[in-house]
Amino acid sequence: MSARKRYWLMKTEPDTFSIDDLAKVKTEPWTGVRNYQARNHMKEMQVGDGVLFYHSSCEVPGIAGVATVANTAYPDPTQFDKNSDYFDAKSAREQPRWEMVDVSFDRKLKRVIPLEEIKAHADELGPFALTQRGNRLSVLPVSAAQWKFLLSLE
DNA sequence: GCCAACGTTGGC
DNA sequence: GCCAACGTTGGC
Repeated sequence: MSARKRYWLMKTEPDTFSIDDLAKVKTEPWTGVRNYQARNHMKEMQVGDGVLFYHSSCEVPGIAGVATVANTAYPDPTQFDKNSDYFDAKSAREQPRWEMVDVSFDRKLKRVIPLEEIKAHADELGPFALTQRGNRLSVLPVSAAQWKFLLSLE
């Protein structure tokens, strides 16, 4: 018995890694998350979970595509790599601090669903981590109803 | 580039 | 354990 499919939203800066990049590489290890809450969400992920691929810090921030969780969480190798920007001297190999999943390309949306538009539907969406005041989480949960509604905006 | 929000660090 | 200082995120 597998757990019921769940849904998530993952942020990325398109200048660094966009939905088009994911389409090219097909599957990408989601390295570099250094926030405990975001990490905890990744540890909860199951293979096949749905991911809204969100572009942040760009001209039109918003949902740009759909992806799928490709495997359960495993230690992020960049935390042990001294040459990596994500190196964490305080993380021990015997007890890695940071974990991550791989994310597989599903599809690019016909248009980006802008954050501005998402905010305008606050009533339909209900409580949503993406639009909560001051939110900066890069990996956050989405309910089945929110998933369905957001994709209906496409 | 600005700045609000928020997480982390480190002195005490 | 408190909290000021600092760094980062991310919209605008």
